Amino acid sequence: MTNGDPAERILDAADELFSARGIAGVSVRDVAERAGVKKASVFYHYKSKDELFERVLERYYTAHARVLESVDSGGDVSERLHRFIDAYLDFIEDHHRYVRLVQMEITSGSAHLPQIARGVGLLHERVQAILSGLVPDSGPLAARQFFVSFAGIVNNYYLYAPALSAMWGGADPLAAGPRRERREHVHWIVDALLSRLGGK
Amino acid sequence: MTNGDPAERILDAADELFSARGIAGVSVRDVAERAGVKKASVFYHYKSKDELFERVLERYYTAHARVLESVDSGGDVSERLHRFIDAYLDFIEDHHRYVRLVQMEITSGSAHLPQIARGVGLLHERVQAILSGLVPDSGPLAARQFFVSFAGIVNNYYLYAPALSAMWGGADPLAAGPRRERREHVHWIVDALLSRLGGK
DNA sequence: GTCTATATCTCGATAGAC
DNA sequence: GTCTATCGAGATATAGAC
Repeated sequence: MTNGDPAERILDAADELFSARGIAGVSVRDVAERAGVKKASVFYHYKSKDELFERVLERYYTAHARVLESVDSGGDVSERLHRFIDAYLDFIEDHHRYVRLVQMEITSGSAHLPQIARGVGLLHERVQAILSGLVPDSGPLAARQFFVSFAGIVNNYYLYAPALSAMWGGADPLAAGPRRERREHVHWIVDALLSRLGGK
Repeated sequence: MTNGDPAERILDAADELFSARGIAGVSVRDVAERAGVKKASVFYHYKSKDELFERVLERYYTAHARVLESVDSGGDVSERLHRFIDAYLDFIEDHHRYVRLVQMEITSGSAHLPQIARGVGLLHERVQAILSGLVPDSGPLAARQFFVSFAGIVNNYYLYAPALSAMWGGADPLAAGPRRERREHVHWIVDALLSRLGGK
């Protein structure tokens, strides 16, 4: 971690550490060490630990929004939903740490919750738009219920990975093979749900 | 928080604070204040912050195991699965904080992961036992995949609650009405999956 | 068992030399 | 822009009176 623009290196280091141990579990000194600079340099580039964290979040938010925009929105409900979920899976496979970061901040009652809720809200709107013709506006089959379920099914695999690895005899759930298997499982579930909803 | 055995009060205070802000986000002073004792008394009853946390986890683990044992295991796959999920939902409605605590520690790469994996393992074994006759031993439809999915569907609602509240116009997702609705949704999904698996 | 007082450390953040 | 040095606050943990 000694190549490239120092400000960028610090951001990368903060990203890795925050998403591994949470904001409260990481000191600015830790970040500096990993970035290969001294602590005071971190404060030169980012005026506080808090701002540093916000910049980490912001970078993810931008990447996330860009991916969502690029998803083709043609076809029937099933095609759109599968494509949307594939795009999201692609995104988190490229950005493992994003899911952990967001989950950790939501779970720990972060002060940055409004900023985080923007990202969650983007996904929710998409799911709502895709399912709008197929499900009621309220009640147990409303789009928002399915949104939470899809998010749980997809995210939980990545969040539980450290615990699953121990349970599955040490195999890495994040290796290419298991990840592909998980993706198939998710699509199978989506088909099962759409089928019962009468969408296809 | 000034009634009962002091050691118990300290444990309760630690439970509430750790599960709300994470272990690193809480100081022993915070715990002492909430328990209505002085900081040194916390160290008298528990020799370190770390031991205090382990005792909090242990108490949940015991309660969790007791609930799992009490679930009736008769009937067909569908009955058993619905009953199992209801029992788990009952448990986390009574122990909201447990889910947050476990998730936070898994996500943040806790040093206590082995202890936590025990609780996850208990659930996994149950799901595996219930589904064993209905799904293959490996691949995208293996029981372990469904275990992760069920866990995600159920847990995620409680974990995302703070962010959902903001998105749903301020309504509390943990109030009795929304919780009942969520439970219906979960059972609907279980039926959809069993139906496609050919279980009923 | 609970307290006050304190030792020791590490934190976030700043000052100022280079 | 990056460093050394340091500040003041707050952290974990302990000593010892009561």
